[in-house]
Amino acid sequence: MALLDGLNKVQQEAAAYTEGPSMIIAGAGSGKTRVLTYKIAHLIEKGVDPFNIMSLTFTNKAAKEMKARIEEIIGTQARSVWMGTFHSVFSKILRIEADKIGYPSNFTIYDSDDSKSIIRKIIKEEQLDDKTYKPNLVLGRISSAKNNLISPRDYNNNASLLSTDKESGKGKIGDIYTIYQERLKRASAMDFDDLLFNTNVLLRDNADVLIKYQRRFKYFLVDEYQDTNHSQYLIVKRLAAQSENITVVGDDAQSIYAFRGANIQNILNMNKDYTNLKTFKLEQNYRSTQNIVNIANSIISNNKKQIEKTIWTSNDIGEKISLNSTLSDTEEGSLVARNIFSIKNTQHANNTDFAILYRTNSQSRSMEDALRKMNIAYRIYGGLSFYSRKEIKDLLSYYRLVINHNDEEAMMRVINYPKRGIGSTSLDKLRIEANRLQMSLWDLMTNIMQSNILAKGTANKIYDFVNMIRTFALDLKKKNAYDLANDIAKKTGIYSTLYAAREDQDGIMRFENVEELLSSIKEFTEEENDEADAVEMRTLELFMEDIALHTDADKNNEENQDVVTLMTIHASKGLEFPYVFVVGMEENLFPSMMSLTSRADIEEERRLFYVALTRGEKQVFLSYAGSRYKWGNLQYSEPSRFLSELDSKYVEDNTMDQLLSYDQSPIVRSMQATKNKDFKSFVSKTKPKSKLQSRKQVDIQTNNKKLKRVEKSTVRSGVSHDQANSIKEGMEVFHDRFGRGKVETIEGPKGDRKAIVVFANSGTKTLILKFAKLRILKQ
DNA sequence: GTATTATCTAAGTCT
DNA sequence: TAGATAATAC
Repeated sequence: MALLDGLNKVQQEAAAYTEGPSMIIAGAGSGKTRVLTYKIAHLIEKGVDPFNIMSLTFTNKAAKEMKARIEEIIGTQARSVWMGTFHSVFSKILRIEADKIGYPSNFTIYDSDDSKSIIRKIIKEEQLDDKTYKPNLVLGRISSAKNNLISPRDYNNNASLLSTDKESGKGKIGDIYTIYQERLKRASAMDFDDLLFNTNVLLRDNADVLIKYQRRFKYFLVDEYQDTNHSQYLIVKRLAAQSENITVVGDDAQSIYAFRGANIQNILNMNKDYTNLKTFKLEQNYRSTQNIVNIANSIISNNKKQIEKTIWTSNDIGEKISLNSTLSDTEEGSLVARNIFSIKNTQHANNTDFAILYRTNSQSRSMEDALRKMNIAYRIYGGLSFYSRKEIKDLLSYYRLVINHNDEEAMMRVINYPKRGIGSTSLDKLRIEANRLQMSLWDLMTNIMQSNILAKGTANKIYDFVNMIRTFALDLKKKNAYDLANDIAKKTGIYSTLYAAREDQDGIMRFENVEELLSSIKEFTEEENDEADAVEMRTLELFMEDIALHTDADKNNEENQDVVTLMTIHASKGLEFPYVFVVGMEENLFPSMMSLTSRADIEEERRLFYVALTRGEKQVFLSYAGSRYKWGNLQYSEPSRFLSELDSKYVEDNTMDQLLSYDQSPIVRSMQATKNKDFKSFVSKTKPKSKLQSRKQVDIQTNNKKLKRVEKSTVRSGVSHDQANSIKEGMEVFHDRFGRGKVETIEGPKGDRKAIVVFANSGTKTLILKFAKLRILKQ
């Protein structure tokens, strides 16, 4: 048992329980990865062949890290364990067994952009209104059908689905689904959901294949089980039916992927599926301070449905949760950056000790700007990823087309890029003909010279293109990934086109991106093969398989750079940081506007907030902004309802001081004077839980309301826009309270411009010009 | 068939 | 605001 010595009692029991089904309910920070790691190591030490173990994780990075840790414990045999995400592990199996489900093994994996583009085309072809049939919405319907293993035929036979669609005026979704699936098939492509759907089909319809993998895999471990969907659930259930050696690990409180079909019932129903299920609860949190654990508990207790458990910690009490407010998103950014800067100095912390977490990717912008101004290095995970840039997609599309000629999305992207004189008129003709003959564009094009759809000249150009792609394909098995990739970049003319277009900053960047892609392929080519892959040359096909399911979260911080982490809360799941900033704590943003209509959605948002809080080890900072830019428009916002759920015992509320520091107008000051009056009238309308809590809460809310009132009235009676707009950088100005100062910079759109003013005696202040009655002293 | 200009719409989270 | 698409001119 020496191996498991480093674990606490429950952890040990969970790790040592190897035979039969078990479920580990693991609270945030309770060491579940540790338990999983040691359980696998323990299995192998016990004599189980690593070849017989399948471990499914949420990200490929998690799998990689776990593998490395097991290797540290028991050596290189760990490499033979099959580890990865559902999507990556089963796409591997699908390639091996492709012929059983009527696919070629070189099928392409379509990402959501590809899927969306097909849906758009279908909507257009079917002459449906794209305002009624929004691609995202249609795709969401199709995706959830697939995750529940409903085929197009099932869909069109399902009265309840059809009537739901009809009632919402979208009766054609079933038809779109049918056509969509035909197009994917014709392109030899699968979308993300197909990888799971088709695995189910494979295992359901081919008893021999099912038995083969049941014999191969004797032990199954599934991490983040609360985030599996029905399709994933069934795959595991089928494969584990023979051995029943299945371990699932999860935390219902951290279920945040219902929107993509995750079904919390999977975890709640485990004991129905496996009557001899053994359940372990990891309740001790090793990650966070008492304050953080307590506040997280207080938040999650607002949710109705939960598995009973008590998360506790023996760590220090720690700092209180810091609650902050600013007038705008820009200022929120600089507040965060300033805080990071000062903690770095006072606590001798590194950049890597900090994470800034937000609800939506678009919020990264203001944080980025602020960090850059303060010269703090950062790295954004997610968002517009490298692989979704145009120039990268173009080149990758060539690779895709060379590997799978039927890949129509790739084909349409590159057939006339660089320009070959094959325009949209010809392509439309080809597409219509291909649809009529139910054949792929490629098949039609290979016969182009025999048909008379196109003029001779155009046909010739297409013939040349087809030949070029064929020539590249001859090298797929002969050349390594880099050599072929490089060949394609050069011979197609992409490389030279981008080289020639380095006129501006954007052009230079595009060229550099392509170079970066090529060098990453080079790196890939030189890496060692994973044990689970056959020992063979690192080909372009392997590279493309690798990146199809590779997400930003999988990217390692290879150079071990000292950077602040910026990511969505979703992406932060499973991670931890000493200092965590959760920004944009505003109604309609977090919780998201889309979630407000249903209780279940709000509860998911709340779990998301729980996840955010529990990422913190030492201290958590929450902030909200009174206004924020959305699509280039300024929008005003209210503090998030979640803030009113915080138990004030654990909160240090800075919002009052912060709001008052912006009092540039007499009206705000008069507001201060009448504070108590307003406060009382507000309190009488609320039924506080506890005095302390309500007090803080009321402060936040009344402040915000007053602020809005003030803004409205000042806009009307205060400085006119003309006058506010006449203030320019470099001017000397006078402020009633701050005195004399010089305008450093001016930013923001007309009507909402802000000035950073350096005052002689009051320091540097950011002022909203339409409120701040600045007098111009010197032009 | 291609270049230029006007107009639209998007960002909710992810494999 | 910015990128994508449609409309228009060449």
